Amino acid sequence: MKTMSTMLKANDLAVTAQRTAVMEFLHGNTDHPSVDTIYKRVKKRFPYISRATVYNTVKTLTRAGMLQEVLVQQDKTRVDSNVSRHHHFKCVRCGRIEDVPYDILTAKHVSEHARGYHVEEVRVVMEGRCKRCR
Amino acid sequence: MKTMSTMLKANDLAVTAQRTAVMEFLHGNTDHPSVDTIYKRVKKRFPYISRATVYNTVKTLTRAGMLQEVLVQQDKTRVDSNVSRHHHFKCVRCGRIEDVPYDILTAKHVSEHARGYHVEEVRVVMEGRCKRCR
DNA sequence: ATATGGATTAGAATAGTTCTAAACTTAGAA
DNA sequence: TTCTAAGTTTAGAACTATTCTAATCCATAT
Ligand SMILES: [Mn+2]
Ligand SMILES: [Mn+2]
Ligand SMILES: [Zn+2]
Ligand SMILES: [Zn+2]
Repeated sequence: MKTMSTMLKANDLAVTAQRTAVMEFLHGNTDHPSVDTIYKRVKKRFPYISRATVYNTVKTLTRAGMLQEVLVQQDKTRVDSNVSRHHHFKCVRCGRIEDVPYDILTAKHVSEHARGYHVEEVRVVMEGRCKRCR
Repeated sequence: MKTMSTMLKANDLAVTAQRTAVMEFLHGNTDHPSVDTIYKRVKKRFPYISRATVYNTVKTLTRAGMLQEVLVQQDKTRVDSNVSRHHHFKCVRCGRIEDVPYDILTAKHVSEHARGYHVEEVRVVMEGRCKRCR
């Protein structure tokens, strides 16, 4: 298992306390938190961190392939530490966003059914009630 | 074929010059224009219209089922005069948004492949190059 | 014609995000 | 070790999309 600093170095990125703190908060987090949520949580342990740093860090780590940004209907950007290809389920009641396996709708399925389009990416957002909200 | 004023009246909405102008611009338009695009275009013929009116009109007509609002990754709200169920294709080059038939991914398909989720809505955005951009 | 409730308007306010430029690390060279 | 240069952080300003406000206007019913 790679450490935070190993991953940063592999991408020619300086290892800073702020980046490490953001990554540690995100590590294993499946909640798809917003930038503001990350900012507030990291600020507890790191009171002088700036919101701009969280935005910068998310952008930098996304470009490096260490994070993903997820956007769903009428919501702010959510940060996803799961960088594998997958879709999302949004609970219409509590707003929770969950991962859904990619093979529910693959590019292959689309190619078979959508002749005429040259599809490079497919993004699916499903909506309904999550387990907790039913 | 219903006229603009017939549709407005059927929803207990006053027939105003602004609403008529917005609807006429949107009628048959398959471009998914933004509110600002609608505003600028309608303003040419109706110089005193306010941006707030376009926002109000879009919201009102959406609630009445006469329009749909579409949001795709990192983009502003687009207005869709096609209120049938369908998905979207976004050209990564020119930004153009096209309609894609709903049956590429129906709720049925999802239900079969996504056991455990109670899906009420499915939204698919595909990305690639449109005909013009290839 | 008149009244009244809804519609329109300009601009202020808000939310999310990006930009700016000065101050401060980090990492590598000397 | 120092030193340096490039990259990073920071607070706040700026920006963009959208909603709110409250005064004015006007569409419709009487
Ligand atoms: Mn995810
Ligand atoms: Mn459409
Ligand atoms: Zn829920
Ligand atoms: Zn195109």
